[in-house]
Order: sequence, then structure tokens, then C-alpha cells
Amino acid sequence: MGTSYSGSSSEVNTLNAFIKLMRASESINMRLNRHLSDVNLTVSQFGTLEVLHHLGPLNQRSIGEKLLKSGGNITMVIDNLEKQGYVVRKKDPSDRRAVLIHLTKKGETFIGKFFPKHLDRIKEEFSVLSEEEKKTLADICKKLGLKN
Amino acid sequence: MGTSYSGSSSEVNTLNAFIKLMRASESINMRLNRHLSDVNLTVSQFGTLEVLHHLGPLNQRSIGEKLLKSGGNITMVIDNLEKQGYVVRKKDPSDRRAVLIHLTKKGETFIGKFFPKHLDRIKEEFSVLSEEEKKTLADICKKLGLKN
DNA sequence: AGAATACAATTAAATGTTAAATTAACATAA
DNA sequence: TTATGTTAATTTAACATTTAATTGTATTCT
Repeated sequence: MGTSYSGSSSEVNTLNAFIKLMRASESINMRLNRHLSDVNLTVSQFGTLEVLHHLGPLNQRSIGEKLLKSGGNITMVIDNLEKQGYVVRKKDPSDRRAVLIHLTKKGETFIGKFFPKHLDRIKEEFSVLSEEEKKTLADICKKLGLKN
Repeated sequence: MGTSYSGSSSEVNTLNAFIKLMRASESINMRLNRHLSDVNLTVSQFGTLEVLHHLGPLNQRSIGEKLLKSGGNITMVIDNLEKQGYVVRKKDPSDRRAVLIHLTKKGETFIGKFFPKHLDRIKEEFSVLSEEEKKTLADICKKLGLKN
């Protein structure tokens, strides 16, 4: 455990699982995110490009929901993606309150190339696990994530 | 999977494991962090109090290493903890470049009460898993985290 | 229709975060 | 001792993030 904490064996199991889970996700994220800064993208910017790539044009509210970010933040993320020429804001004809965010040609080309590389890096990260272990990990994590 | 991506069964296993792992850690973190904002503490502030509680006075560099945060950031974290009266800066007699961060009485009392509650919340989160599953999760995550 | 309510996006203020530059102090080697 | 290099902390600038307030538009209810 690293600390001097000592509890029942169940407590030890729990804390150990917690620490290892957090460390694994943190270190994988950190390694993946390094490649994002190489192309001058923040995590939120990448997430936005990815979700637009897979789902097509969305309004900012929807993007915020998918990325678990606040509306105020999405405004700035889109501002910065727009400055880089990756997306454009277009008025939603069916709801004049809303703005639909579209990938530009440049944005589509970029994410179309970058995303497969991202997937390869994820595969590389998980190459230390057997197929059986991947399934088990998914099952266990699913239980943890559900617990509202 | 939720997306239209289709690949080999190994690819599907990998991406599913990745997504579930990230979702589990994010949602657990989010639920735990809610309780931090209840007591007006950021994650870094809590991490600092926790590490001081368990390891005793440390200089800022050490704290930054444990928390994986930059030096500039630690300066501000300590500033804000100091404002709230939880810690004090004391000159390190053996190295005049360094400052040792000490918990105050107030800080010690606070973290001494808060930390056990935090542990309880973690136990609660993991109560959906059997002891066997916790061990398995820890083992698998350990492999993922190691892969520098 | 008119009033009240809800919603999308923006803005502003407060805080967190990092990276880079700066300052002060330590360590080492000639 | 002096020069060189390293380390600890701070400061600054740029950006991220959240919350709350604001504006404009939709929706709902009577």
C-alpha cells in the first residue's frame, strides 16, 4: 500500500483496487495526452473533434453533455477550434437559439488521420493484457461505473 | 460500443476495456470530488493535506512530485491552503532554498476527521464488487499502470 | 394572444493549471 | 575562491474550467 494504514483484509483489497485503478487510468491518459499536445490540442478540443467526426454536426449543449464539460467552457473550446480552422459555427435553422458546430474540410482531414493513430496507441497500451483480461476488466469497471 | 466502429474481436475487446476503465475512474472521481467541494477544497488541496497527514512536513517540490503537479501550481495550492489556515510555511533549517510545509492544528484536525470519511466513501463505491473482483481489478490495473 | 417558464449561447469573475523566466541558495570542481 | 551547474520557490502569461448573470429564442399554459 505504501502507507502505514492497516485495516481488515477487505479494506486493504478495496484501497488497493482503488489506487491501482486510479493509477492505471491516470498513466494511460497521461501517455495518450502527450500526443495531443504534440499537435497543439487540448483534451477537450480532441474530444470535440472526435465526437463531431463520429456523430456529425452538433450544438454546443450536446457536445458539453458528451464531454461532461460546462456550457461556458464549450464556448471557449469551440472558439479556439474555430481559430485553428477545424470547425465552423452555423446557425441551426430549426432553432435560432442554437448553433450547430460543423467540422471543416481541414478538421475532417485532421481527425480522420489522427483518430486511427489514437486507436493504435490505445491498442498498444492494452497489449499487456490477454483477451480474457480485457473482458474481465471491462466487466468489473462496468459495475463500478454504473453505481450512479 | 455506442459508435459505428467495427473491427476485429480483439479490437472491440480493447476499446471496450479502455472506455469502461475511463468511465469507471471518471465517475468514481466525480462522486468523490463532490464531497471535496462541499468543504471548499480542490483535488490538489485535498491531496496536499492528505500527503502531509500521512508523511509529515514536506517541501513543495516533494508535494508536487507526489501529486504530479507543476511547481508553479504547488505554490498557489499552498498559498490557498495557507489562507484557509490549514498549513504554514516554515524555513527548512537544513536547506535555505527550501520551505517545509506543516499542517496547522486546524489542518490536522480537519484532515484527521475528513480522511476517514473519504475512505468510507471509497469503500462504498467498491461495495458492488466481491473481494475476488477487487483483487482481479488491482492485478489487471497494475499491469496497465506499469507499462511506462 | 399574453405571461410565465425553460433553454442555448455568451460573458465575466474566480480559480486552477502549466511552461518559461527569474531569483536565491546549494554543490562541485578546478 | 571562483566558476559552473543544479535545485527550490516564485512570478508571469496563456489557457482551461466552473458558476452565475445576461441575452435572445422557444415552449407551455391558461
